[in-house]
Amino acid sequence: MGEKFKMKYDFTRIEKKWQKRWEDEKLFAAKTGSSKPKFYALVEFPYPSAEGLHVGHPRPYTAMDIIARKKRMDGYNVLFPIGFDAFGLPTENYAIKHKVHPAEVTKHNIHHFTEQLKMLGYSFDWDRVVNTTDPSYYKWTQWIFIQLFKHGLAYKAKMPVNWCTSCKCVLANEEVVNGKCERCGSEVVRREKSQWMLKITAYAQRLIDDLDDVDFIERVKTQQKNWIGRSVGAEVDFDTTEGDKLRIFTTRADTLFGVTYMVISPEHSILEKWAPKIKNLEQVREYQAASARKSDFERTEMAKEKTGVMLDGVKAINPVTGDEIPIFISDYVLATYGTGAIMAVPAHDERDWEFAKKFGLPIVEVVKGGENVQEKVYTDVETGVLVNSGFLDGMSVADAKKAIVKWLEDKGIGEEKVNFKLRDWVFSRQRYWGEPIPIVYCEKCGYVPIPEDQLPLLLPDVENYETTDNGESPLAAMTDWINTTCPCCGGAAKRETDTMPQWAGSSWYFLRYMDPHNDNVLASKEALDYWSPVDWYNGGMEHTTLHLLYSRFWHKFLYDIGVVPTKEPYHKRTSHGMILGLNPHNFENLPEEERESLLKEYGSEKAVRKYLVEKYGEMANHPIVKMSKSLGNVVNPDDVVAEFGADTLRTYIMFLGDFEKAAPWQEKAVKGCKRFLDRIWNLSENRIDGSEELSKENEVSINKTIKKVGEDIEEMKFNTAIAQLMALVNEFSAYAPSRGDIKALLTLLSPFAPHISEELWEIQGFEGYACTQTWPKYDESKLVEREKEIAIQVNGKMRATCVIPVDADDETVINIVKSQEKIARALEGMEIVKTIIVKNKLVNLILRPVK
RNA sequence: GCGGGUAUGGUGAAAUCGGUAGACACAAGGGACUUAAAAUCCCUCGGAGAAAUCCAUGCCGGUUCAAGUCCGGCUACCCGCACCA
Repeated sequence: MGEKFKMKYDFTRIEKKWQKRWEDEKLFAAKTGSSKPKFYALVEFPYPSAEGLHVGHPRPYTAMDIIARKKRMDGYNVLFPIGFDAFGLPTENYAIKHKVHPAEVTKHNIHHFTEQLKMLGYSFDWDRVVNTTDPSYYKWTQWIFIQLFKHGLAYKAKMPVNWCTSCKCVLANEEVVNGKCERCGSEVVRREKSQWMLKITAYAQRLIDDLDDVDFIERVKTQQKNWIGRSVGAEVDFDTTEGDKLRIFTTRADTLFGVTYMVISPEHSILEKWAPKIKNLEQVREYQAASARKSDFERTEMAKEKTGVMLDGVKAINPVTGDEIPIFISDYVLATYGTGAIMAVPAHDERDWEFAKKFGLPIVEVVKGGENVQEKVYTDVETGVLVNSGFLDGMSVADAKKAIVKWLEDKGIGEEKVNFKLRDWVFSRQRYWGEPIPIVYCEKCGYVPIPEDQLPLLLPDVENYETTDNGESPLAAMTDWINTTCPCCGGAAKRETDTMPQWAGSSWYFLRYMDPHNDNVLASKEALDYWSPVDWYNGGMEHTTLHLLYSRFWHKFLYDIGVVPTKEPYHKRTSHGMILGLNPHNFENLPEEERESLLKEYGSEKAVRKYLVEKYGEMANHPIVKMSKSLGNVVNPDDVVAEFGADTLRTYIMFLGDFEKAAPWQEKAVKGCKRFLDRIWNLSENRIDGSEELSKENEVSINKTIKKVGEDIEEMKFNTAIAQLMALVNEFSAYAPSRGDIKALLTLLSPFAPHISEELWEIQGFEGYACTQTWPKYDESKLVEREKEIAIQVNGKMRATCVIPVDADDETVINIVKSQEKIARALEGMEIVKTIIVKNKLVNLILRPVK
């Protein structure tokens, strides 16, 4: 005993040891119904890809792990679960390529992910893991779909949809990015298809309104609001020479007197009705066909130049002026927004103005305030005054809007109307690896949900997972599975062969965590009441208008039918920045040798940069880029853990920058965090005896650290929390820490670097675990030193510093200041006009020469 | 075009209320230990200057005793949406 010897900081052994202990002891199991206050911390569950964990994953996971661990230390009963969002295309594509069942691939990938997550020491409750592809899970996904169907929120409709030419599958609007498929980047075209739709639009208003009640970071709220895109306007009926009414939506009903033509979208249904009357039908048909052929991408590309065809044979009548006005079809009017038809006011709408200029249509000014409307469109709604508008003349735009709506309503030809950009959610996918939609089609009864006691509707085995070229799911080839009987009339019926999109399972998974093994309900009322809502949910910005919006919608529906107790699923939502990599093709990042040799070859840095751009493209100009396989700059967490340990990886990934911002992974900088942990190891690898009180020398620093680290965790300022811990450890080299000092340090360190903290905790012989300690309270009176260095300014410029007793009175401070040599010199021949004293911080003397 | 954000050393970044700009790290340079290397420890480290001092938080103005921080006007870059009537 008492013999001291050096033990290496063997992180590999230590980390395995403590991971096993935590799991064996079920230290992080959440207890439903505990009398402690509850705290539900959530991270977005991963898609278990074949590649395994990416360094992007540990950033949000470590952050929430730190928060979960801190909350436990604050006395909360914490639920911090994990699971796998395992349906989806990559697995299916892998299965096709390697001829294995997607379920096998999934099982394998989940196993790999689980090992990797455990290797990082996260305090997940491993008894609550969910897997969206597990029939006992997707049973409830299907159950929710049936409830949506029963409430009229799931319906089948033939409509133009986004069709990915490579995935051979429809996409939701949210999955189309710049006219390309969000997943594979291939071209997206329009196709008419009969699809299952979810009526998210029914919740548009509430999805906006209820954002007021939640604590989401502002950019998430604004992004969702913009996506839902509420606008208030009016719908107006225009009479036509054919007798049919043409209904339009406008936000500028005040400009009705300025309407000189109308435009309807090429897909507008009234065209079929009018076809016999249209003299230039051939031309119209041609235009319709041309715009159907265009992909979304082309359509936006073409936006520069307006196109269209005037209908020959049908005209509309302006309801206020009585003028006959022409009707055009043009693809600048979208079939899916408003009524698919507009009134055109070229004087006061940019698009209408461009169109009118191109087709030589009259431009009539009805709002005064801009320049000549023949030369320039005038769209200002703040300052304009109505003219040429009969009873509206002289009114402001705002007043005129109200007056015209009242007039329309009195006449019965229009009314106020709110419109949203949000569209209903296209919910079917022509793919194998998804939840089967639990619906059968019967000639007699129509679409009928399968009885709930027959759930889950299992995904059958098929021979071929590939989608057919005519756009049908692989399930369509399973005749024995497709043919079934109608649950309603018992007659012959056919099963739905499309499956649900990736977003289905993730729309409610956080509820299942509350009660993951329940066979009777998706989660018990007791569990839902106890754990709802999620207190803190962190995830990527890329899910703001996808998963986050979808799951809010489902949750609101479940609230309406009495399944869940809260209107909103998540109380707080935060978001992390991406981990980027260094671009190996950028000049600054070239290996020194290569840079030298290129410099020799090309003469100047400028020339080398030019060469790099020619060779690798424009991207070579960016030193920091997204990690990608093709650039070879992907960092694998396994390698980092093997070389430095999980605690170092965790510490570094939290230290590398502002959590909300994108940050580059810098291989070399990882070492700094390893050194920090090494230093702590060296300080306490041997038992320190003595009292468990803080030492006098270190108590101020430690109290400051308790305060700073605690507050920083709450605000997700992990980088400065770690910096503070580093500073504390640096101070320990001036005053060797006491037993109590080390105890405090290990407690504060444990959320960040839990394994080393436990090992040293054990070596020191403290009771229990570091991670089950109560988070220490700081002593307000011990936050300040007895003396303080303050700044001395003369005429607002920094001139010197001096040390004063803390809270010294003004006179004492001034005397000390004046006694400084430098200040005394500055005072010669000068008089003090004014003295500004900021307590314990600074003194500013305003001087002027003595006359 | 609309909406949101960012700009600070060679690099990643700090800086509650306006109050000593660059904490904490990385890299670099120097030194100690070592036969040597690694590791570790110590010192220097925004720029100019011998020093006094001056200049420095994207640019131009303003407010103030004092501005990275507040106000007005720009510029560049990033993200989201984009013919939404």
